[in-house]
Amino acid sequence: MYALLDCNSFYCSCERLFRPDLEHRPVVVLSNNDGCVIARSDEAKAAGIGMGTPYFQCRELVREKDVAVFSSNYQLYGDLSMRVMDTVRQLLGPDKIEVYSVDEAFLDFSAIPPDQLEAYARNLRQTVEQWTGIRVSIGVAQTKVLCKVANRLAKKQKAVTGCVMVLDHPEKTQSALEQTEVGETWGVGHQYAEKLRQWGISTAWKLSRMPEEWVKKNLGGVVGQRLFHELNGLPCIEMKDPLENKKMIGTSRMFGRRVFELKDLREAVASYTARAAEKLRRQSSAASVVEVYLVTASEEKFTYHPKKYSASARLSHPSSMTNELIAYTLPLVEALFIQGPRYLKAGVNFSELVPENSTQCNLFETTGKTSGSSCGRKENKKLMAALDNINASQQGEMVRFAASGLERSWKMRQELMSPRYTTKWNELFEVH
DNA sequence: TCTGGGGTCCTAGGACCC
DNA sequence: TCTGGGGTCCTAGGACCC
Repeated sequence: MYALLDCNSFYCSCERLFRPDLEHRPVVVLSNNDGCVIARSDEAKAAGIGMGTPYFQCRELVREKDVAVFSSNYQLYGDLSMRVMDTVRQLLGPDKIEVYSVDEAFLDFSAIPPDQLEAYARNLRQTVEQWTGIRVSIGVAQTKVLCKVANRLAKKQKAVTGCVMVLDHPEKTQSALEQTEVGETWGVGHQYAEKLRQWGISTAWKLSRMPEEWVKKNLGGVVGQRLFHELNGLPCIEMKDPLENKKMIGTSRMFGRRVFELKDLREAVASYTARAAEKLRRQSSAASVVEVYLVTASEEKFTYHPKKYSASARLSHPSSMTNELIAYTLPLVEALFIQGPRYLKAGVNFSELVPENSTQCNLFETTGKTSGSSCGRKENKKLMAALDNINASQQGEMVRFAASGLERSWKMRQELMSPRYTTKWNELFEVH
């Protein structure tokens, strides 16, 4: 058996943790640039604020219902997420947890006796709340997809379930699937949901009763087939190895104001390159290919039709050094840039990642941009390590490349940010 | 005026090979 | 009129997730 542990309205719960006065007030958290609503407390949902609604569209409602609004504070959420995951690790064992996202983890419950599943899950839920202050819901079932179903209902019917649902009998599973709209099923997005509804398949239960071949043919081949088996209690999606590295690493941002100039784009791309390179080094990878893309606003008025332009380059040897990577990404921005359109966003992607220590130097290349022996890269590596160290301990871009600019007026807006209570000395929670 | 960021996996189709 | 069969590799793009 598996379990899915999911924090309730995670970002809102984090904001409330240090603001008990918000306990019964509606709370929402906005995306970067204070663009859309990406997290809502139950009260905010009840007030009619939809997921993903642009902030400017619900300002009225926010005022009317006295909603507390926050910019996203990822340092705070990241730190509290770690506390939750560590708690679970401590109770269940380090190899029994797969952290799936900042607020979710799949748990391996195979060692727990069938008659104790429910009690175990309830105890776990209770302990996490007690130790971290974060409320979680737990769904237990034979497969990951069924855990998702269980978890969703556990949360939706809090009063009845106490945030825990165990699907350990076929009748329970059937009933849960019947209560799950097909579009709410994990793995069924907008497109498939629409298609399925046209066929009269309205619930997860109906989908699970279709012929396997039909599902395979109409729901993306093997992906659909897997979903079908999972719905029928046959596990196809295993626990993932936590040590697995990412295959692609990127950084992108919408701009905080109107951008037309090459100078701003260069600075932004240099910044994103630096940020993505940091992520590369954190998992000890080096990139073989870099891609830069720019997104422009469309010419058509009143509609939102962004257009993406991208260009890529292969490195002479895989690298994770910020200065080397910037030397590839900046020429790409320059090649892509055209005078005229307004730019909304830029991004950098690194792919074909290889382990950092296995990278080969290019035999025909001179010793590189910095002085020194053996590819001239040892010093460079030390420099990057020092840079990462300083920036990690200071929680920000304390030291950065000049190419990323000084003024940086294109940076995103975050006007409603709460203090980083748990990770910054000068923003600690104070008791008077 | 104002719409996020970071990923994964899979398929189709073209180019190329013998 | 009639034009093979089997395979690999790569890329672009679709669909999904939180």
